[in-house]
Amino acid sequence: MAAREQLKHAPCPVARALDAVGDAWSLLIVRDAYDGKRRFGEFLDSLGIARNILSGRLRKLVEAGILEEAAASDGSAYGEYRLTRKGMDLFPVVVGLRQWGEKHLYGRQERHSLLIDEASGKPIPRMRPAAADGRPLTPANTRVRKLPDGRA
Amino acid sequence: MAAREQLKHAPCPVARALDAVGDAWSLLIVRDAYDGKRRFGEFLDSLGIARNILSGRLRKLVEAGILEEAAASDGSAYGEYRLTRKGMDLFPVVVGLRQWGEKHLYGRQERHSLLIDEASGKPIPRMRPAAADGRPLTPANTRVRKLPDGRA
DNA sequence: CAGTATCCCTCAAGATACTG
DNA sequence: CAGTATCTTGAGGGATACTG
Repeated sequence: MAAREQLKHAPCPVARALDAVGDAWSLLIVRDAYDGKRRFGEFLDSLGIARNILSGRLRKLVEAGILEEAAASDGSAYGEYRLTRKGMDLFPVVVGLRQWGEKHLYGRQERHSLLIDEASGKPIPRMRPAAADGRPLTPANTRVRKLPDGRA
Repeated sequence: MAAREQLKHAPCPVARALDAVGDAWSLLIVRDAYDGKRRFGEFLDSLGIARNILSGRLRKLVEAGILEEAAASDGSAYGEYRLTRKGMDLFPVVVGLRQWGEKHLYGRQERHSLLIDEASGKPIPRMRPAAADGRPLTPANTRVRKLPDGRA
């Protein structure tokens, strides 16, 4: 894990972010948390993940400050996992994945779940990087400015 | 890999997207491609990844339609890997990861690379999910509408 | 119900050597 | 230079049994 180990301290925020949440389960747990899920069993049922793996992922997400453990809101003897601000801030990433998936990963007559704006009841618009004046930003009109010393 | 295998056919686009690009290396390769890298050796040097792993990831990305192989633009005997439209469309995801990383993964005096709008020379604004009327959308005011038959 | 503890298997990952 | 081929290690992942 030589190369992967460097990610944690990379000068590129994309690399550091992927070190933290660059696996499928973590972001699916976060997705479920957006959907209101907070209990171990809820994640277990929803994801079909093995218990020990879920346990490890939850711990890792708590250590990363993406989830936090809190006393149960209902009468349960057990706690629950809640999103922190840091976890909430992953929302654009999950929305980006969702919209990319919607566009490219489904057949013509294949149905998929939809993210709905509760105020309007309608699917949310496509999210695109844009300049302050509204110009769409793409890989073609943007550029990574590297650090004085280092790499991308 | 029972659960992971279901992701490919999940009704949730987030799950399908993560099945395709839910690992660190794939998105880092895409990031490098945005940065203009196209050759095997360029990715190899940039990522510090093992050759066999890079080889496998490139093949997987080509099979997924995210990259495509093309004749070299310079005189090289070897081909190069270029982003497809589908690969370009991952830009919002990478930007989302970048901006989350910038905000949460660096210490106060720690420097990181920046994504610059070439037209203005300035860092690009934070990308946020928004309704058609501009209202910010968050997990709190959105909701996943499930399929008639199925799960989230 | 929410985990922990085991066992087992596969694949990711790295290192290195080799080939067109 | 761009891969392929091996080999080894370790982590990811699943199934199941167990415990407070």
